[in-house]
Amino acid sequence: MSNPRSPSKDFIREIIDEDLATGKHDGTVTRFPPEPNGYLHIGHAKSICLNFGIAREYEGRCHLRFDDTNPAKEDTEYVDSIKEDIQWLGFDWGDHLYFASDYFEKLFEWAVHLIENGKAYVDDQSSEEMRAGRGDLQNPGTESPFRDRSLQENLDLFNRMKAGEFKDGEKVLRAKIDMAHPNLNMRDPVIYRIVHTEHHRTGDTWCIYPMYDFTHGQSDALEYVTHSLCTLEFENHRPLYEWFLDNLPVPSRPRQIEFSRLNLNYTVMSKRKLLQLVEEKHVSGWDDPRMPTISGIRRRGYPAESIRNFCKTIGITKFKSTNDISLLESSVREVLNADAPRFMAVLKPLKIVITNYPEDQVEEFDAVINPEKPELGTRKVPFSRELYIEQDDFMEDAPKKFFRLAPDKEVRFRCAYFIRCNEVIKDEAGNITELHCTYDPETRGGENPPDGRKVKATIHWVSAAHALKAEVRLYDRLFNTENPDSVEGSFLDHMNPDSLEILADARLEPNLAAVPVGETVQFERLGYFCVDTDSTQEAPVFNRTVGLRDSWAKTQQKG
RNA sequence: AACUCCAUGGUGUAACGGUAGCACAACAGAUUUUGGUUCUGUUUGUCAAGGUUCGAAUCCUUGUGGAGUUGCCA
Repeated sequence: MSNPRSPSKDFIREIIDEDLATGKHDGTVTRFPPEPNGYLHIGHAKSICLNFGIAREYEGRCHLRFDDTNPAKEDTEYVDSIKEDIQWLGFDWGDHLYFASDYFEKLFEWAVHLIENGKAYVDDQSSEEMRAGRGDLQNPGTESPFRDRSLQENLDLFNRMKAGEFKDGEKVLRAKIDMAHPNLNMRDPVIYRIVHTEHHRTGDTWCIYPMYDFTHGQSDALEYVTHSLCTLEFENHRPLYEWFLDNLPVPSRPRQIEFSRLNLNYTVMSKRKLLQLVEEKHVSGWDDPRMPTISGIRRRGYPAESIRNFCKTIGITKFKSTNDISLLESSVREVLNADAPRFMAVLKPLKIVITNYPEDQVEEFDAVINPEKPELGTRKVPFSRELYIEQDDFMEDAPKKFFRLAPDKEVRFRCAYFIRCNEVIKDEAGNITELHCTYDPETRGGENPPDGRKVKATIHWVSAAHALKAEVRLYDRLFNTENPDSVEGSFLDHMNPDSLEILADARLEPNLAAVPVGETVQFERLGYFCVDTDSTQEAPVFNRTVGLRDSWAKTQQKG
């Protein structure tokens, strides 16, 4: 019972629906075409979710094709990381792994085809001369003095280019289109250049390499891609994409459709800037948990599902928008709230002594693993005379709205007892060193006492003797300006100096020892945290994935 | 003042000539053994001006604003 026009399909899916309805295509083939010259970031995730998502929905297929036409920049290291990232996101190209370099032979033939049809020529001009001859946005270009070489001479020269007789930059092959075309891409674009550099797959077989424009559409056609989805900046290339399909004996007719790339506030997304952050050591690497790379996001503890949901939420349009990072974080919290097991952890410990609790006694309390999933049951948490609580959960001079522990005030220790603070112990300098408290045995398990007494807060705690010591890394946005891309001066001047805070003395509930690397859990009342790759059994390291929504912090800020 | 594209609350995104809806954010309240979650409510919008039409966010015209493009990068 499918609605002929189910609500809120994006414009690309509407085009596909129509192509299927009119019989233009009887199946749908998309492709994700990264250049293996860097790590994937969340912007790529949008494209991956679109292309692989469409293939899944339409029961078609999505090819993974590496656009490896520039040997100077590319490396197999990146091929591997890109594959890993796509799989982590939950997508699969099946048998359809391709490389543009697989088509070098065919593309060469097609270049010869153009020459033979008088539609391409070898140009001896330098790149400076070519630039001068191209004209500009207001003025038409001028034709190259080599534009009207004979067919034979062009063929001969092109073959000698291939044979390695010329140095880099000495000659190029150009399509012969129109030097006065209003679209600069159509002013006799270069389609082959000489590059004497080893290619990561073809080695030194070639010393001439096709340009992106001469590769992409033809590769799509060779793979019978029906819809070639790319970002807006290729809009001006579409006429050229189509010109090659029109002028070459290609086996199919793909259609290029452009959509808007993903932008997030408070972050940079360009490969160049990301690379700079890594190379100048502003971050620890491509997988630094503050990076918008897929590997960074993964290490940070964002679930793949939340990235997929986020991409669904932001939609596909041609409007150049900037999304709120809070929307991403909300997707992350939504998934984690449902899935993450709860534990207690104290980030900044303050010692508590329960003076009326027997010295050697230890009790184990049952604590719910996840209130969203009661079927998961409970875990045991040890309680004893000496405990740690969060420094932020105690105030000596508490304002009225502060519900947590304060002198002569009572709170619930989660799943344990009502605890009253009786005495604040300080050192000579006046710093609070510990709190002396008493517990109410009638509130075992955290139950309300028979006298009907209520408390306004429940706080988390960890038994001092049983606690695991750990390092916890708190992350914040890398930039403190909304749009670090369009800022006067360098984007680096707007980095957030507090984007990483390391807490070396956190104390964890002992159950946390069993959490494997990469898994994200909730530290109750604090946020979601995952075990970092740096973590060892002896020295656990947790990353804060994202904090919980904190309405107390807001109240505090308002004063 | 070239060519191409874009314009809906604070941020995104729907509405395909017929009630401007949803999410995030913000604010208020209820629930709560997480100041979490959940629930309820509130605030805020069709870039402008004309035209077509019974009726326009939607179609037409003009204007305004923004983006991309002058690589032998992709």
